[in-house]
Amino acid sequence: MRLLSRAFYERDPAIVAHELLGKYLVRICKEGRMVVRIVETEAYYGRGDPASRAYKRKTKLNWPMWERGGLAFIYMVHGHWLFNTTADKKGRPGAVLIRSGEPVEGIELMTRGKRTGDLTSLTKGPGKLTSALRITSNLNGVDLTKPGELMIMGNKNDPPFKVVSAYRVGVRKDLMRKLRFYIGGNPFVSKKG
DNA sequence: CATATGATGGACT
DNA sequence: GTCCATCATATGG
Repeated sequence: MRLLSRAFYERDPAIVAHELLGKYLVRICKEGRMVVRIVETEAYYGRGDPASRAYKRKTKLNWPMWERGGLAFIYMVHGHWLFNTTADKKGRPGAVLIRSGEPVEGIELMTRGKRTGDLTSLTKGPGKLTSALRITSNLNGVDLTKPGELMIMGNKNDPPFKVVSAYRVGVRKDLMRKLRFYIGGNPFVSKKG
């Protein structure tokens, strides 16, 4: 597996969201190493996208959206941390929300401290994913293209899959565009539609 | 300081 | 489908 390039992230957020499917999110912390396969994503823009965290002004938390592509952008909503990668070039706000993953490695560590032993309820949904992977705002802004605590990697010969697009989940004001992408038939996708 | 907000999740009808 | 606990942040007094 190899890290994704800066150029991979510095494209239109919808393209990045689409192509992040099937890639691997790698989390290294004190207790060990965890890997999930990304199965569900959503694209967000800046001005012009009322659902985006970059719709209004830049703050001390949402600043990564204006930065280079390939940085972590982590925001709290309803008591849950949500993990995004930034997309598009510096100065053009964009992000891709990682909504769900399929556990690949470090499952025991993800389960530790959780009530349920049910595998699908571990990483199915953006809040549950960050909880399992111990992702909080102290990782906001880290570079995902370099070796570190948080990385996204890909293989040359990953098996093909069917991509489904849909409207984004949970947003009050969505755009008239299907900006959510997921791997068809994957049991770890949070919602159908 | 007070309060509104939300890219959620879980319990319930 | 509905209801609501959650909590860091933004914003206004």
